[in-house]
Amino acid sequence: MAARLKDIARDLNLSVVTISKVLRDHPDISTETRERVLKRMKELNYRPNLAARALVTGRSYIAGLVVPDLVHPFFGQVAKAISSVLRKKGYSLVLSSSEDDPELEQQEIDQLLARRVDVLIVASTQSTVETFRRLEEQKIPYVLIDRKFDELTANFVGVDDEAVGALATSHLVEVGCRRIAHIGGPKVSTAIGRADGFRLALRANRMSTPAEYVVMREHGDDAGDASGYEAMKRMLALKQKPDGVFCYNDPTAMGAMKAVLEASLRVPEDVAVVGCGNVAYADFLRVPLTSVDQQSDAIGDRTARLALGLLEGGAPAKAKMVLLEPKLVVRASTMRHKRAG
Amino acid sequence: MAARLKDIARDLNLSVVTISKVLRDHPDISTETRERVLKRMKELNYRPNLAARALVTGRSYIAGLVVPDLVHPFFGQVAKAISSVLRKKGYSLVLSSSEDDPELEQQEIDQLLARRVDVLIVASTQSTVETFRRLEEQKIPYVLIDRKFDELTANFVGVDDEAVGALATSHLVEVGCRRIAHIGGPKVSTAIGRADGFRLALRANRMSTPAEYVVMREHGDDAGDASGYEAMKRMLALKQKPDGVFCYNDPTAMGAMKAVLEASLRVPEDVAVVGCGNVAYADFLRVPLTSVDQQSDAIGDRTARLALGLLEGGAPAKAKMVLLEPKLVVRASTMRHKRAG
DNA sequence: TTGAAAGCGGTACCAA
DNA sequence: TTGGTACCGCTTTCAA
Repeated sequence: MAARLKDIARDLNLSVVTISKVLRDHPDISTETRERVLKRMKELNYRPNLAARALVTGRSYIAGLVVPDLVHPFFGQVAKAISSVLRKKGYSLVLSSSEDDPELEQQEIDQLLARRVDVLIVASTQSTVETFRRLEEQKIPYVLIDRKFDELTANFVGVDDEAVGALATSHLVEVGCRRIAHIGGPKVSTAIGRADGFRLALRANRMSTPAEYVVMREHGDDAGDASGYEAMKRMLALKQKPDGVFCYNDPTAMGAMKAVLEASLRVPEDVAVVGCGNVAYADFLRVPLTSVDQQSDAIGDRTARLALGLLEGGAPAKAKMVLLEPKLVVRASTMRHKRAG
Repeated sequence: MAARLKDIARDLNLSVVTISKVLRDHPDISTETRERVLKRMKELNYRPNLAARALVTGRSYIAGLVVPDLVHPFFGQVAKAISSVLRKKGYSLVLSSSEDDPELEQQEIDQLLARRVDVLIVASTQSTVETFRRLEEQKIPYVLIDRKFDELTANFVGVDDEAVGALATSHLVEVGCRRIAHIGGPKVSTAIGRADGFRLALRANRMSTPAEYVVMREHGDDAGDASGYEAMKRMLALKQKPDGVFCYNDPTAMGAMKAVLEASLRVPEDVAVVGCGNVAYADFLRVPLTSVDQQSDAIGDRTARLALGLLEGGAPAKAKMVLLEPKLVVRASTMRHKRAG
C-alpha cells in the first residue's frame, strides 16, 4: 500500500540507490534529480520504512522505556521529559508498563529487545539483577532510573533517596515533632533508601522511635492509598500517638491524612505529615501537603542525555551514577510552630 | 551481537527454514529436531528480530497510540487498558504524546506510520481532518478516541459528551442551584459537546443563563488549573454570582473551587461545583469533588477490541461509533439540600 | 553523478 | 520432514 523507493525509481526512471541517496541528503546528486525525486516523494506521501532501514543499519532509533505504572504522574512526567530530548535526536520512545509485576516487566523487556531497541531505560520492579546481567552479556546499553540495585554497577539516574528521607524527617523535627513515625513502601531501593534516611535523621537529632512507629507496606500507590490509611489508623490507636509522620509517597500520605482527620485530630497541629513526589494537586488537598520533590523533569532530562551518550559516544566508559538532590516543598500539613527546640 | 536463525542453523547443521518453522510451531518438524532447536535457542537466548519478520509478513504487530498528554491520568488509564488487551493478542503498543500541539501530533503520527504500525489510535488535537483523510486514502486503519470530528465518519470510541454536560447540569439543578455557570474547555469536540449538554439541560429545566456565566477557555489542564481559577474569580465579581458551576474537567473545577474558597464563600452552600474526569484523588481535595466519570477503562477496552477487529476481522465493515454513557459520582462539592423545587 | 549487486534477518512457496 | 530460493524495503560498497 505505502509507497516504496522502488515505486519512485520506476516512475522517474532512476535507480533505487539514487532515490535512497536523495532521501538521506547524500551530496553527490544533481540538483535537478534531487528536485524531481523530492517532488515525487511528496506526491506519493512517501515515508521510508524504518523497520527495513533498521534491519540493514543495525540501528532502530528506538529507545525503550519500562515503568511500573503509566498512570503514576511521576513516571508520566519522566517519560515526557525523556521523550522530548530523544525526539530532537531522531529517536522514538517506546513505552511499556509493567504494572509493578516483575514477570510482566520481563516480558515487556523481551518484547522491546525483540524490536531491537537501541537502548533500554527501566524503572525496575525486579528483585534480582539477572535480567540486567544478561543485558550486559549481550552488550545492550541500558539505564536504570528511580530504583537501583546495590549488586549492580549500572548506569543510574534518580533522586538520592536517603537524602529524601533525611530531608523530610529533619523538617518534622524542625517544626517541633518529637514522636516521628514512618510509613514506608515495598522492598525496592527507593523505599529502603528513604527509610534509611529517616533513621539517619532521627539519630542525628538524638531521637529514637519505637518499632511500632515504622511500617513498611507491601504495595499500594493509588490516590489515598488504603495501606497508608490503615497504617496510620493503627498508630493512632497506640497509647503514645506519633505527632509527625513521613510517608513513602504522596498517595500514602493522603491515606495517612485521612486517618488522622477521621480520628478528629488536626493536621498539622496534632500530627504533621510529609509525603514524597510533590504531586501537582498537593496544594488542593484537604490539607495542602508538604512533600519532597522527586525532580521528575531533571531525571528525565539526565536519563535521556545519558542514554544518548551511550548511543553516540564511542567510548564504552564506565557506569555513570546520577544522584539528584531532592527539594522540600513546605505546605500546610507541616506548618506549625517553628523550632520548638 | 544477538543470535540469529542462521547461527542456530549452523550450530545444529540444519537449515534456517527448519529453525524458522520450530520458531513458529510449524507442525511438520520431528519432535527430536524441535527439542534440539529449542534447546539451542534457550542457550543462545534467542529472540526473533521482529523488524525483520515485519518486513516480510507486512505486519508489524504494533499499534500506535497518540494522546495529547501522557501525564493526564485519563489518558494514562486509557493507555493501560488498551495495552492490556492488545498484549494478550501479541501486539505491542507504542505510545506518543503530542503535548496538545497539532504539529507535533502530525510528526508523531508520521513517525508511527514510518514504523509501519498496523493500526493507529489517536486522541486528536488537530483542527482539520486532513491527516485522517490521508490515512483513509492509504487504507491505514485507525480509531479516534475521546475527541471526534463531525466531518468524519470514522471509528470512534468515547464518552457521550453531551450526556456528560447534561448529567452534570441537571444534577446542579436538582440540588437546588438556580444560577448555573459553565467553565468550558478549548475548541475540541469534548468541550463543545459538554457545553451543548449544559445548554440542553438548562433549557429542559426552563432555565437560562447570562452570557457572562459561560466561559470557554483556550488551554490549561494542570491540577488547579489557573484558567479555571481566573474564570471563577471573574464570575464571583459579578453582582449576581452563580450558585453552581459545571467545569469542563476536574483540574478546572479545582481551580474554580480555589477561587470560591478564597472569596470566603462555601462549597457547596454558596457555590456547588461539578467536574469531569473523576480523578483518583477527587475524594481527598479540600472539598471532595463531584465529578462525571469518563469511563477510561471502558474506553480503553472498547478501543482495543475495535482495533483488533479492524486487524483480524476480514470484512472492512463501515465505521463504528461507540458512545459510552457517563456516570455521575456525587461528593461533598454538591451535597446541599435535595430538590429545592 | 548514477547504478548493479549483495545482504540485513526473517518468511513463503515449492521441491526434494 | 527438511531445505533451496526468492524476496520484504532499504543501505552499503564499489564500479561505471
